[in-house]
Amino acid sequence: MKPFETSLPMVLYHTLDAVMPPFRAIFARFGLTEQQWRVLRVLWEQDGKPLLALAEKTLIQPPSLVGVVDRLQRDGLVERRRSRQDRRVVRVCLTGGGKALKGRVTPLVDAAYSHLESTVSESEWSILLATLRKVAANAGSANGGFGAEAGLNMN
Amino acid sequence: MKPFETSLPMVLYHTLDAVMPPFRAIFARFGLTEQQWRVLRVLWEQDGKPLLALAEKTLIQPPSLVGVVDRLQRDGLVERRRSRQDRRVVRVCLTGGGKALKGRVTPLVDAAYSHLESTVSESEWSILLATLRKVAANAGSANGGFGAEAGLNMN
DNA sequence: TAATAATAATTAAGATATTAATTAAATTGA
DNA sequence: TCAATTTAATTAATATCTTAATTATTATTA
Repeated sequence: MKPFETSLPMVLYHTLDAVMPPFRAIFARFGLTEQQWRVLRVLWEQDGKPLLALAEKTLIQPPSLVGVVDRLQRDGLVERRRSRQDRRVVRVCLTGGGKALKGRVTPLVDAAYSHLESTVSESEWSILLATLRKVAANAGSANGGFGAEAGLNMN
Repeated sequence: MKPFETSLPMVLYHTLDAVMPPFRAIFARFGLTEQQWRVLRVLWEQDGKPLLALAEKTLIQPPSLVGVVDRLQRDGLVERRRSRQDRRVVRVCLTGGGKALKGRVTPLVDAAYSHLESTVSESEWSILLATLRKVAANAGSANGGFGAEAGLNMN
């Protein structure tokens, strides 16, 4: 039985638990959840994204994203628009209110992020991100042969 | 507006999304969720832990842990025992069935973890874990001054 | 000792995660 | 053309997360 608290998944969870609360406190000031902010954050860069594309960018799975968009719509920050080229596609578009939040939230989030970056040196930071991406890439592609063994679909 | 997909939180989420599915596939073979496994994993090392201590070790907040333990109890894998020294304390204890799972689940999880470790070199791996802990420690203690500003309780 | 404060566990309420199934629209191929 | 396959979005069911409030017990202190 391998170590537990020092395992990569637990350390990743622990890091997120330490890192996210300040950001969530900012989001909460504007009545936003973390996931709602992620959606807005992506739409502020490219408005009108199809829901599936939004799911990829935000790392929120489509079934969850449906609810997140529902509540953003309920709060008047986005609206759904059916694509006319492909009527299966729903594009998520910012409202005026949704656009207006950008300028108020972004400075606070950027400041919090700058502080987060300052927790380690620049080189440690860039190596950290690079190594994480390497782990994700190698774990995702191969899956250790456990994917097929466990009946995962890899189409 | 700082980069988004390459931000540390998003990279952490992305890494977990890439890393966890093979493990969850193993847990699912035994009718376990990831959180249920975490609880068992801790109890296999030290049985009868108080709920709060269990919450710390598993990184599952107490309100969530109550439900996780409820379902483990429903499935006959653990039971609750009130401490007699301090009747506020509930100790979570493995049943025979809960103990029996250890030998069947652990080898599969250890094998999957070994593969995960193989995604990067040993030195990259240890630097990765050390840097993550450093980020968590520094972000957790200072909170960038955003804690107080945002009304977080730091008692 | 009685009132107060602190602690462990739980409940409450809303939001999100996870996996499988479903619906509607578009695409493909015989 | 039309049945069979894909694809985008959604629904369904269960589990978990997040924050705040409650309950039951202990510990403190005036």
